[in-house]
Formats: sequence, structure tokens, C-alpha cells
Amino acid sequence: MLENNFRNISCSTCLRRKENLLGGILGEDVEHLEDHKSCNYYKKNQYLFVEGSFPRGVFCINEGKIKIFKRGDGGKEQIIQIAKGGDLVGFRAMFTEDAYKVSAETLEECNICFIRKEDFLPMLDTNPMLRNGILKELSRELADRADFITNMAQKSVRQRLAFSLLLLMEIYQDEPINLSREDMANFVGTATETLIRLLKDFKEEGIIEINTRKISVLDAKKMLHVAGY
Amino acid sequence: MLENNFRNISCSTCLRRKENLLGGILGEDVEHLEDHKSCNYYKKNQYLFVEGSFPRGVFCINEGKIKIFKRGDGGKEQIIQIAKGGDLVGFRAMFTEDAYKVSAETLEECNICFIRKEDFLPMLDTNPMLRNGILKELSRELADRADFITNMAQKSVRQRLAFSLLLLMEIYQDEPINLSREDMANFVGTATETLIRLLKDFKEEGIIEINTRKISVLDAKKMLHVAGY
DNA sequence: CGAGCGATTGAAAAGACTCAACCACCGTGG
DNA sequence: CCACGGTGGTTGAGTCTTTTCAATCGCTCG
Repeated sequence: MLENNFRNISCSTCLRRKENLLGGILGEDVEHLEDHKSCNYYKKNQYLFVEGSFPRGVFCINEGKIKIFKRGDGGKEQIIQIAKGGDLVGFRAMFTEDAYKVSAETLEECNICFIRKEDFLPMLDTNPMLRNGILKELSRELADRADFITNMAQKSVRQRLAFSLLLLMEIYQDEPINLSREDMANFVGTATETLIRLLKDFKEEGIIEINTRKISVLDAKKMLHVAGY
Repeated sequence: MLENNFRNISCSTCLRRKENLLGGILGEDVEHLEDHKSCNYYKKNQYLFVEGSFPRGVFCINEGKIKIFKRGDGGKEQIIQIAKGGDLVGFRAMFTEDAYKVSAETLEECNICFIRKEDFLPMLDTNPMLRNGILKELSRELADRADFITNMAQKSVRQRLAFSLLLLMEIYQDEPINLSREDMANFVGTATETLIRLLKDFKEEGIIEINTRKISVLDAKKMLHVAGY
């Protein structure tokens, strides 16, 4: 349980920070960050923010995974992105001065730090590295979403599932992928039943291994081929 | 013909500029822009840039429309965005220091200015308004693409077409929408034949009017309803 | 141990795509 | 001026993927 291991994280020594967008922050800015951020423990299935509400700051995930999604007609979720430890979440809406257009919910236990808008935005003016990092990150995500759209429009569900599993493999690193069938279906953009049938196919083809809800990719090369690359 | 009206556009008096992201540029920066940009006339179906090549600067559309698209398997285009006069195009890839992930091609005659990377990027450091404008624009587009993805995943082709026509209506302002059936299909993410059949339905339902290839939306309210809003 | 939710399976229906043929408009060249 | 060729638009029919609905299973947590 993360809860037992919970402690206030120090920005100055935080390895997550050093590897992410905030890595460019130095000197007194780090101290300022350290003094003004807050750390929180989240249980599974807790919201960080909800579509329609207004952003008050940015979330820095220390440990755990969260889903970023949007609700379509009838409330069905479309998962746009899955964020993991080290990722910065929710900073886009801060720039538009607009309400969130997506929601964020924990997929498991998480430790997440929060930096208020008033503490974050001023750093942009004084810190070119942070600024450029964010421009780069936004641009990269924009390109990712162009891919996402193209896949959605042109690939079969089978191909999209293969592609999604490869993405999830990256996100879950060495660990087996651990998502509900429904979340996985909402990520791929299909019906839960269809997803289950296709997973079964992959299993029978020896591309993946399934343990209850946990999935491991056995043959990434074959998977890539199925995805159409 | 635009070609006959072609002239070198002056940044200092350019109304397009004043209304877009570059509107925040003032004083000597404008002069610098003026001295270093170039203006070009483009015929229909000319590329501005191609997926895989490296960006050398940013395009500022003065007049005309262009499509931003990506090729999927088999070369089929997925149109991600349609840009019009006043829009800035191709600046994302500049920040990632990476190759273009999409291509851009004129849909009609265009007058387009070009600003080299070396002239554009330094302005970011000296001009907070420009910088914030770009952050805002990137964030806004990111939100748009989340919508796009959700629509693609959850809506029927009929609903998506309705939604697309509303978007196109905005882009074409008062003028009738003037796109080839194929481009329109590649925007909606469907087969050309399916698109044609659905357009016919809309026509019979009195929602649109078709003149050869030009389409006018007659009943935007009904269209919105069909789109699922 | 029982309730309940998530996972799974089957069968039927619907939506969309593919393929093939045909049409219509337009510019070209004889 | 008209026949020709070509491209883009349209229609029809058949097929296939994917969804939907309904029912069942099975694990997990009080």
C-alpha cells in the first residue's frame, strides 16, 4: 500500500522532477516550489479534476497512474491519455484560462503533488528552459493526437488494440498491463465485448498472456505487425 | 484570380496579423518581421510541407485555405485540420526540433507569408504576449483534438459529418463549403461513397443545399441536433 | 455465504465499406 | 464545333466488421 509509504516529497531531491518538465527549474525556484506545493495521497478511482471545472494549478504525479478522458453522448468515456509517475497533468487548461475539457481520475493508488497556478505561471517568465520544455511537450502531444485520430479513422479495432497494447506496455514498463476491460475498451475506442473477443484472439495467437485482468505482451514484434507497421 | 492581385504584404498594416497570434508583436519586432519574411503565391494543390521533412520556419496564411493531413496505411489521407486566412501553420514542429508529422497542401489559390525559424524563435524570448498566445493556441488545439478523437470513437458517420459541416461552415464563413468529396470524406473519416450518400440524405431532409460541389448549410440548428448536441 | 460488479459468450442486427459500373462535367485537340 | 478522354461524382449490391442485447459466469468483498 502506497498509503503506508506516504510522505511529503521534497522537490529538491525528487527524481521524478529531475526527469520531467520541471527538471529545468533550478536554485531558488526549487525552494519556492518546495515551499508552495502540496503532496497528496489518492485512492483508486478518485478524480483529480472534472470536465467543466476551472483549473487552479497543475498536478505532478509522483507515483501511480491516471486516466485522462472525455465523456461523449450517454456518458461513455473516451480515454485520451494515460499518465504515469513523472508526468505533469492538467497544465493545458491553465493556459487557455478556460474550463477543463477533459477529466482525470486515478487508476490506482497515487501520490500526487499539486502546484498552484499562481506559483507555477510566474516561473514561465523567468525560466526559458521550462517554457521551451512545455512548448515542446505540447507540440509532441499534438502530434500524438494527430496519430491517434488517423488510427481511429483508418484502422480496424484489431489494429488499434494492438497499437494500444504497445502504448500501454511502455506506460506499464515491465509490469503487466492492469486495466479494467471497460477502461481498455474506452482507450481503444470500441465496445467492451469486442475488446474481450479480440484479446482472446491475441491470446490464442500467442501474442499476449492473460492473468485475470492483467495482460502481458509476449511478442511485441508480432504485435507491431498486427498493428500495421 | 489571386495571382493578379498578388502583392507583397506589409506586416505593419496586415489586418490578418493584427488578429492572429502575431498581433502581440510591436515596434521594432514588426519591422524585423517585415524585413525578413517572404510572401508567396501558391496555386491549388501545392504542398507547403510534407510529413517527414524538417521545418525551416512558420507559414502565415494571408489568403486561401489549406489542409493539414496525415497519411495512413495505403496512403489514405486523414485531414486533421483546415486552416484559413489569418492562421499560422507549421509552428508546432519547430518546437519539437523534429520532422513534420503531418503534411500541408493548399486547397485553393493562396497568398502565404513565410517566416524563418531563426527570425521567429528569438521573438519568443523577448515577447511574452506572443509566447502566451502560442501556449494558449497549442492548448486550445489539444482540446479540439480530444474532441475530435472522442467524436471519431463514439459517433456515427452521420453524426460526424453533421459536426464536420458545422466546422466547415465556420471556416468558410458566409461562402458555401467548397471541398472535393474525397477531401470531405477524409476529414470526416469515412469512405467517399458513404459521404455522398449521407450528403444526399441531408439534402433531402432540407438541412443542406448542394450546387455541384458547393454545399451550403440551410438549417444549422437541425444540423447541430443531428450531430448529437 | 450471498450480493454485485466485472468479465465472458452467443446470436442477431446494423452500420459502413468495397467493388464495380455508370454518369456528368470540363478542357483538349482535331 | 464537336468528339474524346479523363477526373470526380453517383449509384447499387453484396459483404464484413462491429455493435447491441441478453444471458451466464466467476471472482471479490462485506
